[in-house]
Amino acid sequence: MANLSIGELAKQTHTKVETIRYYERIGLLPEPVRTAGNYRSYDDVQLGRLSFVRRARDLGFSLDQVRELLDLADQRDRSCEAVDTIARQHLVEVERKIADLTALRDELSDVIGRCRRGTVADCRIIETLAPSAV
Amino acid sequence: MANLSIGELAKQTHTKVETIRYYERIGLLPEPVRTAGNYRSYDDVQLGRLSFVRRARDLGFSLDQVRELLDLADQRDRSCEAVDTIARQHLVEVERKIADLTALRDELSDVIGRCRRGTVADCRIIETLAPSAV
DNA sequence: TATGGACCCTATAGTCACTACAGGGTCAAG
DNA sequence: CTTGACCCTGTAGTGACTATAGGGTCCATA
Repeated sequence: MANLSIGELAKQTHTKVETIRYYERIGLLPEPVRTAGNYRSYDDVQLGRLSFVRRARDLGFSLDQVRELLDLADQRDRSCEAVDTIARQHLVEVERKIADLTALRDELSDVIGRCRRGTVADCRIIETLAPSAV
Repeated sequence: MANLSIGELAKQTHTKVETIRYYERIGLLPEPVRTAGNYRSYDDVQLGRLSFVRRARDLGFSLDQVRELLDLADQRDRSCEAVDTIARQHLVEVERKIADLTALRDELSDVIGRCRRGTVADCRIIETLAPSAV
C-alpha cells in the first residue's frame, strides 16, 4: 500500500501535478481520498491507472481513446476487437509518418550536403514535402 | 495558373477553409488577391506552400518550426552557415522522431498480435502500457 | 515556540492549433 | 428573381494541458 501524495505520484509517473488534477477534473481519474489537511492521497491502483493513461497518451492515443481502453479493461469478458481496431488505426498512421519523415531526413541531409558545396540555390525542401500530386 | 477559390484550395490540400483563413491571420500564408466580390483567389504557388505546411504539420513540426522551414526554402540567398544550422537542427529532430515512431510501431504491432483472437482477459494491452515498474 | 520553505489547495486564465458558429454578402442555375 | 452553395468577418469553443494568483499545511530547525 503506497499512500502517495500528488507530488510523489507525479514523480513516479513523470506527470505534472497540474495534469493529475486536470485528469481528475475531467473524470479520467477517480477522486482520491483526502488527508486531514485536505491533501489528495493515492494508492497503487491509482498509480497503475495513471501509468496506463500516461503511456497510452505517449503512444498517441487521445484521452477519449484512453477512456475507451480503460472501460474495456474494466469489462474483462468483452472481446478485444475494439482495442485491436484502435491500435491498428494507429499502426497505419505511424507507418505512413515514418515513411514521410524518412523522405524529409534524406532531403535535409541533401540540403546540408549542398550547403557544404556552396550551392544553396536549389533547395528542394518544399518539393519534397509538397509534391504536385497532393 | 490555377486561380483557386478558398474552397477548392481546401479540397486539394485536405484542409478546412477555416484553417486556411487561420494560417493567413497568423501570417503563415500571405494574403491572397481578392476577386471583385471580395473572395480570396489563390495560385499554384500558394497551393504548394499550403501543401508543404500541411505535410510538415502532419509530421509533428510546430507552426513556428514550419515558419522556419519555409524561410529556409524562401531565402535561397542566405548564407550557407545559416541554412546549414537550421537544417541540421531539424535533421536531429527528424531522426529522433523516426526513432520514436519506430519504437511506437513495434509496440503497436505487439499489441495487435496479442489481441488477435483473444478476449480482454487474455489481452495484455493494459499490462503492456502500464508496467508495474514505472 | 516560531519561522521558513517545500509542498498542497482552489480557481481562473493562458497556450497551441485549430474548429464551429452567428450573421451576413456573392453568384450561377433554374 | 429566388434558391442554395459558397464566401466574408468576427468571436467563441475545443483538447490537452500549463501557468499564475492567492492562499493553506506540514515539519525540520533556531
